[in-house]
Order: sequence, then structure tokens, then C-alpha cells
Amino acid sequence: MFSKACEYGIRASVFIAEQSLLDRKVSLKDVAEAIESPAAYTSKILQRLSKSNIINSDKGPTGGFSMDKSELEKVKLSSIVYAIDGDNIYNGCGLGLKKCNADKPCPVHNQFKVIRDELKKMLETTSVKTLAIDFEKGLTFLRR
Amino acid sequence: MFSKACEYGIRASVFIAEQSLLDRKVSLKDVAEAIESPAAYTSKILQRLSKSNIINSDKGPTGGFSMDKSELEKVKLSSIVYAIDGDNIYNGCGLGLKKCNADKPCPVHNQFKVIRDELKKMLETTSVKTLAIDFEKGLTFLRR
DNA sequence: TAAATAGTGGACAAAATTATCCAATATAAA
DNA sequence: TTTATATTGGATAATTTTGTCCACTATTTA
Repeated sequence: MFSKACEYGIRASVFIAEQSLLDRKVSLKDVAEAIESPAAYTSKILQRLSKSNIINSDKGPTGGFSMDKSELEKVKLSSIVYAIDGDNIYNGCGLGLKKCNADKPCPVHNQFKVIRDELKKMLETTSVKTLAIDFEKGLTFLRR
Repeated sequence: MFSKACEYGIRASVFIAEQSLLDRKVSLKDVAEAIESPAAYTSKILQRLSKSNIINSDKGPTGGFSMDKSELEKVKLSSIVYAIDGDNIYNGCGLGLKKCNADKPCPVHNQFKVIRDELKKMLETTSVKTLAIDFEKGLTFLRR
């Protein structure tokens, strides 16, 4: 479905969001431990999220990663997925054809369109904030 | 969504099915040209489909790949996907957690479950035969 | 201003996926 | 039975994705 990088990206975002709700900045190490991911690789992913203005990163002592509490509910899963995996999930053909649309559809174009549209809607309506709140309550998990 | 191998596998199956409806066996070369895929790689994929009893393969002159017309509507997309990509699509966690279920769910477990179940249902109800018939009619395309 | 800390960016390495090549095998037809 | 044809299977290569390492920059604190 998503690349491993994107999976780490979503998990990291949920963790950073949750900690931000508690007014805590987190270090790369914190993130990697919380989501059980390779630290150096996670660093690259956080860089992308930072450049896409999804998370903040501050250097130096007392630095770390964070998200603005006030903007947290505006951040949807779709932004994270787009920042890391681009738009292949939405626009790419399910059978890998370069040109595939209603005019010249692949054999499963219509069947896939239904699924994709649902996936898209889900990603666009699910905010990181609600995921962070459930995680904070101990209802969901980011490792194992 | 699927691996490239799986995409080729589905496209190849639709082509082979369509040709089988016309009582024609097709060679590896035919398949590769019809679906615009690397022949040698496609060969490996057809081997898997053959071992999973989804397609027939006959060696020697007049040999080639084919599908039994009588069993064609029993072959669903789900069999092909399973033969090539396994069951990660259904059972794997959307965020890559090794253990993720209703008891210990990842943050997007429930949201993904809805999508997955729809995808699963779609794959399990879509037969290669109907896809082949639409392709035969010129309604759908396997290349470009 | 010096030292310690934390993220950045570039080069590099490992693993997985995708793709190629070719000798071997099976089979139909001459 | 020989020849031509078509798939098979194993080795190998290229590419992409995933993951690591390390010197550098920015920033806070003493």
C-alpha cells in the first residue's frame, strides 16, 4: 500500500503530535524508539516532513521535533502520504499502465476507482490529531 | 498497491484468458508484446501462475500459455494477487507493524480495515473472465 | 566565546525488487 | 529419430528502496 518510508512517516507524525499535545519536543532518538524504526533512516523521513512543513525541527540543545498544537487538526494523513510517496496512490494505474483513464481504461480501472476514492476520502478526512489523541489514551500502538 | 510482478501477472492473465476464449494458445512473446512487459521477467511470473494452476503452460511447438475456458469464471483476481504477492495486502498492517489487530491496533487499523475489506471483496468477486470479455470488446486496454 | 547538543546533508552500503541471459528440458512435427 | 520450437530454471545484473555513517551547521548554555 504505502512505502516503508511512508509507514514510518505516519507513525512518527502520530508520536510527535501526541507529544506536542503534551507540550513536549522529541529528539530523533525518542521518535525512533517510540515507533521502533532505524534512527538514521527515520531522520531522512523527518527531514522530508519538515521541508513539507508538516513538522517543525529545531537544532541545538533543547531542539527536537514538534508540531504546532493549533494546526494539528488541519494535518491530514493525505498530506503525509503525499509528502513521502507522492500521488501515485491516487493517480497511478492499478495495473501499472502509464496512461489509464476513463477514456482508455485498464481492465480494472472502474473497480479500482471505487477503492481509491474511498482510500482518498479516508486519508483526507483522518487528522493526525485524532490519531494522536487515541494513541495518548492507550487505545492504539506504534510498535510491535 | 501491488508489486510490478503482480501487475504484469494480472495483465497477462487477462490477455491469456481473452485469447483462450478464442481458443488460441499464446507464446511468451505474444504475452510480453500484448501487455508491453519485459519478456524474461514475464516468463518468471507466468511460471508462478502456472504452478498455482491459474494458467496452463505447454512446451514444444504448438505449445504456449492458455486457460481452461470452462474454469475461467472461477478464476478471481484474488487468486492471482495471492499467487504473486501473497496475503500481505489483506493481513499486513497498514503502518507496517508486525502485530496489529483489533486487540492491539495501530492508529489507523480501523480506518484501513474498511478499505481493505472492500478491496478484498472486489478482488474476490472480479473474475478474469469478465475482464477478458471487456478487453475482447475493445472496452479496456493492456498497454500504454 | 567555548563546549555541548541536536538536526542536516551527502556519500555509501545492504537488501529487495525488477530484469536479463542462457543452457537444459520437453514436445510436436517432419 | 532428428529437428525445430517453446517453456523451465538457475545464475547474474540493474535498479530501487531501505538503511548506515559521519562530518557539518545551527543553537543553547555556561
